[in-house]
Amino acid sequence: MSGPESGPVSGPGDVPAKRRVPQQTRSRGRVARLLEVTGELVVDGGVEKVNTRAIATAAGIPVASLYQYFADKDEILLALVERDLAEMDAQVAADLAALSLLSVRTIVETTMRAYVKVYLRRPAFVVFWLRGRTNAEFNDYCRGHNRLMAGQLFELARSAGLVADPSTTVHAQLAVEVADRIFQLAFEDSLEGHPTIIDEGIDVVTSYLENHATPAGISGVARQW
Amino acid sequence: MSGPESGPVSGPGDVPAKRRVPQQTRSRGRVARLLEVTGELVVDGGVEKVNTRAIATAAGIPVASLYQYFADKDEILLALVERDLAEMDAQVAADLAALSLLSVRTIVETTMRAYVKVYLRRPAFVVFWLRGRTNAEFNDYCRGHNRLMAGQLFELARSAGLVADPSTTVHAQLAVEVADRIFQLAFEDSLEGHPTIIDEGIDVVTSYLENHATPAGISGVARQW
Amino acid sequence: MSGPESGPVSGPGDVPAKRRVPQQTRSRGRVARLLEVTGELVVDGGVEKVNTRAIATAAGIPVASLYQYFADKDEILLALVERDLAEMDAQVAADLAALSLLSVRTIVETTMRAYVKVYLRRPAFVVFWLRGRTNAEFNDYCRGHNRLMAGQLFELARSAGLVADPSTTVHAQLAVEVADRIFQLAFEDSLEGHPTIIDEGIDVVTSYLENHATPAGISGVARQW
Amino acid sequence: MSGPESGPVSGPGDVPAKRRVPQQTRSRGRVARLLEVTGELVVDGGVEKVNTRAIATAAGIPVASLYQYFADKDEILLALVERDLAEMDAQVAADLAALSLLSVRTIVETTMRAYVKVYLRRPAFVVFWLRGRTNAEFNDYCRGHNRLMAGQLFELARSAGLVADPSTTVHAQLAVEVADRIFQLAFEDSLEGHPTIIDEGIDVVTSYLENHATPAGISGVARQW
DNA sequence: AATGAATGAGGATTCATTCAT
DNA sequence: TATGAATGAATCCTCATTCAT
Repeated sequence: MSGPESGPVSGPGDVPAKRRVPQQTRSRGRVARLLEVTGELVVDGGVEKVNTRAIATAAGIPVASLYQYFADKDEILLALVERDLAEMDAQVAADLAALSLLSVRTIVETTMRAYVKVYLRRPAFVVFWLRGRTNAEFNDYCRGHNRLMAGQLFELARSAGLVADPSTTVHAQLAVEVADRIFQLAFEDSLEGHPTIIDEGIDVVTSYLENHATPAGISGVARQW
Repeated sequence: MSGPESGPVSGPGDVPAKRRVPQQTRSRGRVARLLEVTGELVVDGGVEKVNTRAIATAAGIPVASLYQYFADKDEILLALVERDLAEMDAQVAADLAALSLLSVRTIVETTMRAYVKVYLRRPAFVVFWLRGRTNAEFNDYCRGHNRLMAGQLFELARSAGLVADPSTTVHAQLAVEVADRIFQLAFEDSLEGHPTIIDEGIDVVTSYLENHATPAGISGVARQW
Repeated sequence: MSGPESGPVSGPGDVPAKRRVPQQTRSRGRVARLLEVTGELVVDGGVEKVNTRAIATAAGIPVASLYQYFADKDEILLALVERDLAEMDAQVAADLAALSLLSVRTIVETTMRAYVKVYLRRPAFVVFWLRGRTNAEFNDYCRGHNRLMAGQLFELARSAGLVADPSTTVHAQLAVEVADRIFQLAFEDSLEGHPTIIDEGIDVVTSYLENHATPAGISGVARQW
Repeated sequence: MSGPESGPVSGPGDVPAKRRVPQQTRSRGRVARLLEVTGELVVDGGVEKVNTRAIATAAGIPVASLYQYFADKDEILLALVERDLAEMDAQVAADLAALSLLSVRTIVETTMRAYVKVYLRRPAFVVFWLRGRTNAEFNDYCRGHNRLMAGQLFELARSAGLVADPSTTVHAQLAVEVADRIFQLAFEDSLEGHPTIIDEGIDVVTSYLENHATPAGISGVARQW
């Protein structure tokens, strides 16, 4: 262990720093395929069922080759979520951009329905995002994204004059988290989402946020293009 | 097989039902200690860190001895939750019983503050209940309890004349789940709970439920003793 | 380990001599019941399923109490076999005693049919004796009994003048073992025994032994009472 | 899930079929060595003594590496038996092929002596095949092979005109099982086989089968090449 | 004599990751 | 770049037996 032959062995007690795989190195096709099959595995058996062998087998590549594209297993799952979150963001942005009347209700409803669209399109995301938040690191990542989304929506509403004065992003964040939870509830039994719960959920969030809205926030203002 | 003395021998070849460990057999002290250390492990490293060796080591007993008291690992975790849930139920019941003015707001606030009390007293429960719902079976158990609680609260409110006519337990269930989620949010960073989030959460739930309340539900009625 | 407090600890490396439980000490009722339920377990799940917990549970007594009556698990199984073997011996003796015409064929057939009677009466014995000869010690015990039986039958035939001169007990032993195997075959699928195989088996054994018989052994001699 | 590239991914959630280890993947040397040491363990301590740790230790590899080559423990034992059974079949086929005079006796004797050759060459097979048929699945496998062998031998004899008319494979099967049992007897004490018992055994089987033979079956017919 | 409680010693299997090629 | 092979470290659980009472 301490002889001259021990070479560049990292000393014991080191923090096992994650070996980074350079992003541009990744063969895009294989990475996409890996995310695809990982998503299927998640849908079929829950996050717990996902293991390296299952992924590799389903993708038709050797297990060892996973490590060409990802530093470790967690990174695969993370990449999957990142992919779907990006799609989510795009959907929300697009739907909000198409909105002509801005109000608390329209923003809430449009955003939540955009989420539902993506949930329906990406069942793996439902399982992963709504049901399987087991990993602490991953949970943090999700929360961080929620916070970001809350900030953006708050800014949109504020700049449109919908937000009553003493309100802060805290209210927005709370609203986002509540919405998140409602989705968990609506999708926990089936991957198709329980429409009633979603409708009620929109009500819950809206009625809460309207407590902190200006009159314009309730009646709405025409979008400035 | 051939005599009357063969009695109620459960037939072998049955479905491999969980071997039951008789409750009265359990040495109370050790079981309590096991739940205690399991709780600490959960607090320290999340539900995933809990394994039989860790529990046994922390409790200072051999792994094999765990199986004196519990049929398997899951049963340990379940017992821990059951213990804390019972405490939770008791707290809620006691605090509601002490309520002289029944209204949507007082019921919501009293219940949610009762929850907070127990969360503060039982940090493992926070981690387990609010963060670590990874196991499907366990998740179901939690949901079932939420449903029960929703039903009881709804019945309390309904019999006091607080609930507007077309309302159903669905609204109550939604409210409970939203409250649950708000607690997740309030406790995700620290085990002491973020007071602002809790206060806001009470508002969220109350303002939602008041949409479905009678005038008496809003103004309140004196408790009938 | 080596201090004065180590007391009469048996030194390491000792052969673990079996602690003997005095025979007359055994409470007959409980022992009988234990053998009964052990037999049932064997029938239901094969020899491999039999373990101390299963036996104790089925008998409705604590596991530790088994050791009041038996030195160890093997002794229980052995006692079960001893019980059934005794019954077997009695049946064979009785049926042979009732035989008026002694010949190779009548002796073989009578004996084998006596075995079949007991196999049908004692399904546990079938499972244990014919199927589950896994334990070496137990296997030896069985072989020993077969040898004994062979010797007795040979003596019966010899003293009746049925046996040609150079024949020895070796032929008898071989015959017994072949018969034993035929029973294994006949009972391997069902506990009721395949009649055709049994009939054929009697033929196999008879035709073999008649090769070593006197003319009287083939035609038969009247029994001397 | 949604693209044509998802291919023949075996659906998760299936019956937990045995994970198959690809045959061509196996490093021949190590697999052979594993079977070798497993054989030695079987000879030394019986089938029951064989466990994964013992095998791995004896082979000088980690226990986990066993699972590179075999799906589970049973597969190791099965592979061992398959190897030896193949050798057995080859020996029987070769010796029968060299036979110029076909008769009940020559076929029986040639076959049984071929078995003896392999038993002497493969002591583990003796222990496993003749003594340790404890596992039900494995027992079935052995019986299946016996049945096959019986069928082949019967067909050989029938096509050579040795078999009297109403005879069926049942007689052949019985003969094979009896022979099997005689080998158990002959090898139970030593791994070298008791010659007298083997000789007698050939007599037993032959004399039984000659009861069902044509005259040609007894006198023999020249082999048609 | 009886037994509740305790446990040492195993037992099979899984899995993420590494590494030589 | 790609990967077949290898494995250390875990994981949950079972069971015969002992022993203090």
